[in-house]
Formats: sequence, structure tokens, C-alpha cells
Amino acid sequence: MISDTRVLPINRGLASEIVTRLTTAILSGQLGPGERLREEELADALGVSRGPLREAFTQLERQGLVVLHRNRGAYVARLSCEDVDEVYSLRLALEPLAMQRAMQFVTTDQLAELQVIVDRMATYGTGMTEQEAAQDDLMFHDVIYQASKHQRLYECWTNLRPQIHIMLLTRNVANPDFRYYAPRGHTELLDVLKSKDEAHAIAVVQEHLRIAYDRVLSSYPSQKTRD
Amino acid sequence: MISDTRVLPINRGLASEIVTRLTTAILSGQLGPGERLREEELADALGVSRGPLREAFTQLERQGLVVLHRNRGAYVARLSCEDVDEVYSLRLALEPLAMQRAMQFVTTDQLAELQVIVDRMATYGTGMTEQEAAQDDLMFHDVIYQASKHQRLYECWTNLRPQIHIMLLTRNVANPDFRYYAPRGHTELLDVLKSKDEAHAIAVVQEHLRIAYDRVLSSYPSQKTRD
DNA sequence: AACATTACAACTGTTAACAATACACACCAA
DNA sequence: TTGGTGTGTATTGTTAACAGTTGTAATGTT
Repeated sequence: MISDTRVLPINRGLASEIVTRLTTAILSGQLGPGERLREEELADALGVSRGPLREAFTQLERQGLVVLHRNRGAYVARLSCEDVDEVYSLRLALEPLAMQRAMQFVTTDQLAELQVIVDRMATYGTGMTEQEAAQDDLMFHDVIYQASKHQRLYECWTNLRPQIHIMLLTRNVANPDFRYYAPRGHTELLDVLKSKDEAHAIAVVQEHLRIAYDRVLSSYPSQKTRD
Repeated sequence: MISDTRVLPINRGLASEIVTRLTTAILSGQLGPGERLREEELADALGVSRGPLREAFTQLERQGLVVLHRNRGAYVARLSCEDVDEVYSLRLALEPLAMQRAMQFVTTDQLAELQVIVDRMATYGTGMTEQEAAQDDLMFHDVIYQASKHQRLYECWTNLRPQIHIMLLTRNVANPDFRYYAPRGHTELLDVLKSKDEAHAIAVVQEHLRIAYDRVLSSYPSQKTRD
């Protein structure tokens, strides 16, 4: 029976397909911050019409990867210091709730999934792409949000995730030492998730995020506002 | 000079206009829970084409007022007990952050605006529509979210607000006594907002929301899942 | 009963043409 | 110079008709 989370990302609809394509392009740097995205040109390049592309644009705007100017076009977002602050302060409000509920609803399968990720993190230091490390980090937290069984909360996380992805990549460039923190930090999170001490779990989550926030912010030389 | 928040709701784009129309229709009960919304039919009725209507549908889905079934159509959402739980647990995570930041950034204009609302609440008991009471309640909290100077947080609130609106209306039917709580509760919120005691303010917000949650939930006879 | 087939209804995607918008730039007046 | 006014142009916003796809349910077969 196929019911694994790994097979889910099969896109429904053309717009979603475009979203993942553009997301990949932005995260990989093929589309740089501030770059203009012209509807007609992009539609031609992707081999789709403007309708689905416009729908993709609005999704990407919700996820903070693209900024839309009415009648002026779409631009790849440029994350400012304030954006980092917003993303992390919001995450700091959301993730304790996720953890609290995940402690209630998490399945053994999900715990195993988390363990796999943590184990892989423990092997960091050997050949490890920043992209892979960032994806592991995001996937760990994604599983927790999934485990929280809270649709609306998961949606919030979905909108934040691509922006956090960018920040993780930015951070890793400036802080190669995260490889040593990642396994320890996430092991601790997994431990408290398995515990029954809700208050302690929330405290650990907050501490974890505050550390991440400090690291990211320290490597952000206060850029200008978005395009 | 016209730069008042009251004149802002001038919609940009046709889709937004459709959203407010449909929102009004749903909140007023003209479109009942579970009712089907056929694209072509509705587009004709509204005098618009399918493009903007589809865009409006996706916005309404984000706001939890409409549920979309791929290739099967759109339906007015039917809020279940679990939905109430999700909305209020999420709000309980968001609003303390809003309050905390609002304490930092709130302007005297915004404080005055809040005072006006609270004063109007104090006159409840005389002729007062449920719709008006609900709007005052929402507007009070809206100002706080605005004052928090946090785009992403405000977006979350924007998506939650219509659902809370529905719940307020549902609640008010079953709990006419809220007219006595509303002025007191919101006066207290305004007081702590003006204070410098962050921890106390957060506690008051949480207490306020828990009371609201209890009242709403008590009048929800556990319906089935959404359409 | 279990499964493949079919028909249908509705949504999804495409296209091309037209309308509306916002910025830029030149122009003019003070 | 400064500030307002008008016009132009590129680009998005909107429409409408058509073609393609999907999921459902009825139908038929084993």
C-alpha cells in the first residue's frame, strides 16, 4: 500500500506545478532577489498560458517568495531584516502550539521519520550540501507541524517555510558551524516531543528557535525593503 | 486630507470586490452552509467572468468560508467543532504576539480608535444588531493586529477573521449575555495595552480568548465535517 | 459481489483580443 | 528650480469561447 508522505508532492493542477518550478528556481538562485518576472515572457518560457501562471504568482506571493505590484509586474522577493524578524517572531508563536499538539497526536511512524532525519544530521561534517542540510531541518519541523493535526496551523507553516528555507541557506553560508548544532538541537526536540512535559517542551522549542533566529539575523546585514 | 483607515476598503482588483460581496452574502446567511457555488452561474449572476471569480474562490478558501473540491466545485464552508477548535487555538497563539508588539508600536490615534469602540460597546443593551456587535468586536482586535506592525501576522488574522465572524454570530444567538461582557472585557484589554506590563497583558489576552472560545464552543452542537 | 467500461457534468487550461492602469516623460506655469 | 498637468506606452487585468481533463455514478461483465 502506498501511503507515504514521500509520494504526496504530486502536484494537483498546473499552477502548483509552476509554483514548485519557480520555488526551485528562486531557492537555487537561478532567479535572484529583485528580479523581474514578466507574465508573457515567463508563460512562454514555461510553456503555459498566463492564467495558471498568474495563479502561481499569487501563491508565491503568499509564501513571500514573490512580490506583486498591481499593474507593474511581479518581482522575486528581497528579504529584509524586518522580514527575518517577522518570520521568526511568527514562527516563535506558532511552533510551540505545533509542539504541544504534536505531543498529543504524533504517531510512531512520525517518530520514526523524525529519528531518521536526526540520524542523518548526526553524519553531517562529511560531504553535505547546504541545500540538503536545509531540507533536513525543514523536513524535521514539517513532520512536527503535520503531527499537530491542525490544518490552519499547517497552512501558516506552509507559507513561512519557503522564506525560512531562504534564510537557512543564507545563514549556512555565514555559519558553517551549524552542522554541529543541528543534530544536538533536533535530538533534544525529538526527546521532549516524546516526553510528557508540555511546559518543558515549549521552552525547548522557544530556545531552539531563538538560537536559529540569532544565527540568521547575525548574518543579515540589514538590507533594504522588498521590491 | 483623506488618510483614514475607514476609507481603505476600496478594493483593488475585481477579485477582491467579489470576495467582499460573497463574504457579505455568506455572513448574512444569503448563502447557507454547504450551499453549492457553480462557477458559471455565479459569474453570470455577479456580472463578471470566470477568471476573477476563480481567484476570489481561492481567497475565500484561504479564509475558510468556501471549500473547493478539485473538479467538483465550490461549496460554502460548514464550520465543524474541530474548525472552532483550530481557529481559537491558532488565535490563542497569534494574539499574544499581536498584543505584545502593539504595546510597543500602538499610536495615539489607534488608542483613540479603540476607545471609541469600547465606548460604543458600553451602550450595548439598547438597540444593537448582532452584526454590529460582532463587527465592533472584530474591529477592536483588528486595530490591535494593525498596531502590531507585523504584515505576516496581520495576514494570518485576516484569514481567521471571517471564520471568527461566523462564530461570533453563531455564539450571539445562543448567548445574549455577551453584551455585558463585551464592554468590560475589551476595556480591560485596552487598559493592559496602555500599561507596560507585558506578561500581564499576554495573560489578559489569553484569558479573554479562552472565555470567547468557551462561549462559542458551548453553542456548537458538534456538527459534521465540512462539505 | 468485484471489477472494468461508459457517459456525463463540471471544472481546468488555453488562447486571443480588448480594457484599464500606472509610471515616465515632456511640457508648461510660477 | 519647482510643481503641476497631460500624454504615451508598456504591462497587467479582464473577458469569452473553445478544448482538455477529472471524478462520479450508472452500466455492464465476470
